[in-house]
Amino acid sequence: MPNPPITLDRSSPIPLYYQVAEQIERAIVSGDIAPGERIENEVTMAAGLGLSRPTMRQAIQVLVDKGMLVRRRGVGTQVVHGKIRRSVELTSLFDDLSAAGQQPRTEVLELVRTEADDEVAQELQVEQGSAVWSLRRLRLVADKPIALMHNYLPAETVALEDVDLTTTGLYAHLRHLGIHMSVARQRIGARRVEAVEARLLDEKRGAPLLTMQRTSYDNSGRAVEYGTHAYRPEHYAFELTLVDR
Amino acid sequence: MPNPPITLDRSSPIPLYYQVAEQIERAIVSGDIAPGERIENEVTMAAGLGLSRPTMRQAIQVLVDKGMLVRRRGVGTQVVHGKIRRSVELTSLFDDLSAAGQQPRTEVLELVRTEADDEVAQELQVEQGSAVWSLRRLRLVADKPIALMHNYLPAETVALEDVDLTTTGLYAHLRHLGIHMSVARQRIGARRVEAVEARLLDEKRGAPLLTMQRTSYDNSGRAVEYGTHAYRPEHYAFELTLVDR
DNA sequence: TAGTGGTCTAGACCACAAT
DNA sequence: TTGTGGTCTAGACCACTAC
Repeated sequence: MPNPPITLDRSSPIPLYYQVAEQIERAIVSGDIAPGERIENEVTMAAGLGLSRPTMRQAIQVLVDKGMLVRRRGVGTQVVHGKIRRSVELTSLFDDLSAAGQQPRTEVLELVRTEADDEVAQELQVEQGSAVWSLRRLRLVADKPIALMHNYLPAETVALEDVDLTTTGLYAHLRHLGIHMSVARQRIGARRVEAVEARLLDEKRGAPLLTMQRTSYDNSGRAVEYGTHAYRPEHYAFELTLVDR
Repeated sequence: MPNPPITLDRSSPIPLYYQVAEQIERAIVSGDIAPGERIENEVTMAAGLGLSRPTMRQAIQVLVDKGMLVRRRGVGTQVVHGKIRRSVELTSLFDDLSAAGQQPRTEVLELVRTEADDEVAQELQVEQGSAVWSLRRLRLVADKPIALMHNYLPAETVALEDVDLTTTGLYAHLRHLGIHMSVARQRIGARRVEAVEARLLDEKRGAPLLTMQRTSYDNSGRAVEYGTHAYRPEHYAFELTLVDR
């Protein structure tokens, strides 16, 4: 019955359940709790920490949602085997790479105000022909191109005039504008590279590309970004964790 | 303040929060609650249904996790815009396609007991050289091949001798054996088709393929399946919904 | 039978947004 | 100031698993 020493700071603005979840996660990642091992039961842990059981459950739920713990009624809560991989999250590629310790570089190929065509209007839930930004960027890591990104944003909602998008990620800029992304719907596929892309991405004719289309919604449910992106599969893949609900 | 009529059956074994979530979801999908519209606040809804607030919150949380609702403190809970797509879930391709109304067909190309090599042993957390099933299948829809699937399963844990995998999905069989999948970790990429694959999948030389590697874990945290799959991108793509946590 | 997680109640106080 | 969701308490009863 392993029980990592957990400390609580009740004066902190960080929720108690989150403090607990973080410390259990650290114990799992560091190996203090081995894969397959059972952790203490909810009631005992709650009592030991001076927490109510619902709060303790909420802490554990965080890690269940991350795919690190599994619960079985009548049995207990165990650590899932296998290495924990960083999963796809609601961030931009720039943030993704930065977090992975890489140093991404960005070339802005195009940034223009244009009119929404049928597809874009549909995805962004705006009138066809209304003003949208069209943003094309090339993402490089260690001077190797890895992705070609094309984003559309409603010009009404988002100001992109005075931003240096070579140093700032798009999502970081949106956060700066007070726009908080809550939901994204993605479609991941593959296709052959086109001639123009091949030149930009330093790929050969007919090479396979990994593609991703995404529409993102802010915390009021409005669509704020639609993008179609292409990745070099030798240099990028999507990792995800699915959890049974 | 739209409020779909919700009925509760307290004698049902289905949890109350789930009954509520289902009925709100139906109201959203059917359009009774429009995208962007706010639903009633938690406290009022709970009172109206004779539920406690935590139970009402749990119901709403289900739909937030599905990316259908967004909550904002001080504001309320709103319906997310855009069409709701069926997302990648913890099921097999067979189940996926069946649910989508298709009628998948399966050809078993190979089913043999063999020894785990380095990679497979690593993924399944078994000793190198221990007995594993190697299962190769071709999935077809409307007589068109759409995916080539190669799975490995620990022979100790899983009985595959007397199954007709042409009519039963792998995951369906595992459920039948009392194995409940809880977590899966996936990696999605792309590459060129190989010669043998091209013949089986009816693709041209050098065509792009969408690839997926997956390790699945049951509710005790053990790895029970490792698979490397290849999909024809013209006929299949992965859809997913991400939610900010 | 004992121990575990799953569900549910009936409140409380707080932080944040809109007015 | 008012209304909203976010967090937290201190219990209760039940369903399932393992022994």
